[in-house]
Amino acid sequence: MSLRLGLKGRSMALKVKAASAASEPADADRRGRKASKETRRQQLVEATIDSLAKRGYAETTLADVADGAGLSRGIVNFHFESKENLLIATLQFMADEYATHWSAAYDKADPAAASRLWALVAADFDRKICTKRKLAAWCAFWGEAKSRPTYQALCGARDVKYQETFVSLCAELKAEAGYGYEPETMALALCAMMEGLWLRLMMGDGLTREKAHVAAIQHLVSAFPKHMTYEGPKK
Amino acid sequence: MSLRLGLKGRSMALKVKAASAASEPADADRRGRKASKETRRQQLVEATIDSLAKRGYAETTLADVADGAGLSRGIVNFHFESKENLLIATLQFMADEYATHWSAAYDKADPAAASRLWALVAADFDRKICTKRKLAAWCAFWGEAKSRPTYQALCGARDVKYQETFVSLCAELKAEAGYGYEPETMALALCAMMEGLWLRLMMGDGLTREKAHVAAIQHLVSAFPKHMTYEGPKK
DNA sequence: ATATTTTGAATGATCATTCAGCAAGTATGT
DNA sequence: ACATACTTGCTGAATGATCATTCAAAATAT
Repeated sequence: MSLRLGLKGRSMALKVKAASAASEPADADRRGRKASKETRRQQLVEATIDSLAKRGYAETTLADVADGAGLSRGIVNFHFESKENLLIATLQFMADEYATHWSAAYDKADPAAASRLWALVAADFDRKICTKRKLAAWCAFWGEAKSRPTYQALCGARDVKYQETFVSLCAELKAEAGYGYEPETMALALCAMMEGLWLRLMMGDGLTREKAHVAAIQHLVSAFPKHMTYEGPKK
Repeated sequence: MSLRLGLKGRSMALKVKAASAASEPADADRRGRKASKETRRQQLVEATIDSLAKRGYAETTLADVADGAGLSRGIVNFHFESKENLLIATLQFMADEYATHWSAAYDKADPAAASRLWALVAADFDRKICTKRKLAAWCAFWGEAKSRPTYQALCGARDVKYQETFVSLCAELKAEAGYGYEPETMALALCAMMEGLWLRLMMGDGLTREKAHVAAIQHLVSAFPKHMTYEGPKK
């Protein structure tokens, strides 16, 4: 089976490298033959996000990811066992990054509920998170999530804690000022609006991060008039 | 070229038919050999929506669509030239259906701006439009839209008129009652929220159409307190 | 020397597309 | 009526392209 004598493999070791990788001149390793397993995995995950953003989920191939990372064809199956694993690791990475980001914003904010709510909304439109590149990648996963329990679980896990936090904050504000809504409903509307704004940001049009953020703020102001102004939380 | 003399084709005309088609005893045509071209195209579009909903964009194959329609493998390329065309026709169909639906709701509503706005929001959560099946299909296209100008154009065309309508209505309400927002921003927030609610409906969880609709209504009430109540538009 | 990482050609699976032929319908002639 | 040719919708096996995956050999590190 599959007689396969070298005799050929020889030849071209031309190292036409230099190809793409229009980024990182490296932190330390990156380029060299050795690069800690974790570093290489991270590099491949980043290339995957690029590919998802540029070509979409359906058109993302391992060859494209490998090229994007400036590495060879077999590399993904060496570091991640399969394409599926690579995609899961990519989604996992984005979910972790997102969770870390909003938690930090929450912790750093003034502990008043109004301030925290304001901070969470601002975090969603932060340049670190809210990049066309990353929004496109999120959207690619959303598109497949319905038919893939694994994706759904990862996207869902992101939401559960996040939305619970919103519900608590809305409940606090309601207790403070006696607004006439259900906290769950209000939190749902808020979170849904931010996701919808992300979707539209991704779609292109003329929408900018700033305009989207203003729309979200306007919602805060109209929903919590006793706590919010266009310039920030009251008090 | 392709020298290709019969000599072989002969043989097996066994007609193992009877296979699938576990459905429609037919309205009139459907099953029979004849069925107006338009009917058959429609049937294939429906099967495509099913497949998108069940297996996602990336896993939707022509074989799956053909099986779903209870027809043979080559059928799609006969009626639509290519897979791409089938998908475009499917998106086109959904976009048309959506536009027709909300326009009708708009026209039928009481001409007061508040009533029309209420009607448009209600239309988005109507059982005719807001099905898990269709939401999943929309979402599948959204996921690919960033990298496909054609899809983007079709999704975008849907939005332009729709959002302009919202802007006008918001402007009217502002003129009537002197709310302190920009109509464009408010319309954006509203439309984005409804899309976000669709996204979440599709994702499953415990969210129901009714709960989503209530969340949207709550937004209307808090944004237009002088015009809206939880039960409907005032006046 | 041994172990680890990387390469890239070969393999095999999946799938869109093609197309020769079949069958149902229609038109025309007798 | 029946036979004939012609049109059109449909079928399903064959074709070829794309791509994930494998793995022997090569490069590099320890």
